[in-house]
Amino acid sequence: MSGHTQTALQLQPVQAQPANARKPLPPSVAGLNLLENLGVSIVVRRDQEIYGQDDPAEYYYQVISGSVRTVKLMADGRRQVSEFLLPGEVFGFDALDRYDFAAEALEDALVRRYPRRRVEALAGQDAALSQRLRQLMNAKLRQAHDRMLVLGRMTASERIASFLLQLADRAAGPIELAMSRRDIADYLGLTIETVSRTLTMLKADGTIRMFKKCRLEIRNRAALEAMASERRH
Amino acid sequence: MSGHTQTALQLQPVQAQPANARKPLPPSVAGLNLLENLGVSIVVRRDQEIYGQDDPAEYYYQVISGSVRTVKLMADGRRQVSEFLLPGEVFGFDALDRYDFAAEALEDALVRRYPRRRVEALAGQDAALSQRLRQLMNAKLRQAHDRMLVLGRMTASERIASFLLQLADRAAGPIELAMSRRDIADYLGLTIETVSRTLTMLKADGTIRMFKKCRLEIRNRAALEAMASERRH
DNA sequence: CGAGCACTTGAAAGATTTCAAGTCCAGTGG
DNA sequence: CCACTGGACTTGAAATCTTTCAAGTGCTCG
Repeated sequence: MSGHTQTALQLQPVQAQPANARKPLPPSVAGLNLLENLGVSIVVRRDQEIYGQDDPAEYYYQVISGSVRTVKLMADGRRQVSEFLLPGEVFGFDALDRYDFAAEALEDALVRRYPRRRVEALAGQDAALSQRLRQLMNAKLRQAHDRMLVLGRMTASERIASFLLQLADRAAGPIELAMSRRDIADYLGLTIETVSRTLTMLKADGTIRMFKKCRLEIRNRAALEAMASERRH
Repeated sequence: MSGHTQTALQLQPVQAQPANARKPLPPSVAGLNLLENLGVSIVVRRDQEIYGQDDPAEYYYQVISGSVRTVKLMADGRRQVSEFLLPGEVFGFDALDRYDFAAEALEDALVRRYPRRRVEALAGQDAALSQRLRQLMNAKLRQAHDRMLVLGRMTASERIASFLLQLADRAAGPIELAMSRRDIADYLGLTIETVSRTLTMLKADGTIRMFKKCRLEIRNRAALEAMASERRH
């Protein structure tokens, strides 16, 4: 519980992101720069809650460094993870009034938050911003739809494979599995045992390789891609 | 393949919906009236495609009468139904550029469509409309999130139960199951056999009752509600 | 009245989950 | 510096829920 990636508030446009060598940043991010002066950066520590499920939705967020998960809990403890968010990605848009999901830091992280009300007020005057917001939301909706297919119609192997590919596409370089097996399981609608077994299988046949505890490398992308869309087993 | 519910184009605001005794109409609808003059009504027949998966997204839609499903197909034929849309509800918002899902009429239906470009242009000038659009999208996003929990973490019985309750809440009066077992199965991430068996079970213990072929009545709402959130069987 | 399709039902096969031990580390304390 | 403790992860075996495969059944449309 010490030493965050960065401590100072970071007010520069997110475009400049020298820390880790990420891709050019997802297109989804751009527009938020219009209101960079509204943003305030916040440091959160591993497993710390950024906002709670059903909290009034007062801010939009963007990850600057570290990573975040959004989760929903059922009364009996079953859990669903909605998203894993990497640097540059935005969250907190799933809110009409109150947040649908809670947001928690996967690891020590720096996030930037923008007051909802003011952003929306601004959007009322700025057509470009307004459209940008709609696009961001659209992107979220599309992702949610893709998840439906995964959760509703894919086998365990397919889910794991597409999950790894998705991570690989978002994070340049080796994948950092900052999330626990439980997080992955709750993201994919599986149990931790099934996740573990499938990962073990992939390690055994040389499709992936893991170092340390959470650094993962894809050694045979083709195999993963085949596995991601393979009917039954 | 004959006799639509209504043949003439219907240009009145959707508020007036005398045909079947529906609820006051979901709140999600309201805002679209701002651009009633942009809308054009279209008649579609049972199983007819309104737009295809990956078609360029040129219109936003609203159901006037009848009902609609949105579906996505995987290469190997697996299918996921995203939504069942009842009168008053809107669709075609899941589009950045091209539609994520195809939309097909569940039964002969009348839908109203609004040119995307023009609506968005209008939204650029009209803050209220812009916000309304964002709210509609938000509502869709929230629904998608709820589906995630259903698809990722619920048992077959829970899925069926919550599906029936959801339908009951949207359609006042007895539920009309305009969709086939296959549609329901693909909506809930189950097989038609499982859907059929579960429904049979519910009929057997008197929780629901079915007439004709698609009219369904909930006779024991409490039982359904219990079943909708019951861990394991 | 017959054909075809949707739905139901039964039995067997499977894929995941559940239950139960292990194993592996990281952080702690001796 | 090294053994120890707790939590996360892995692995194995049995239990289960769903699916798959296979017939029925019943309706609707010609």
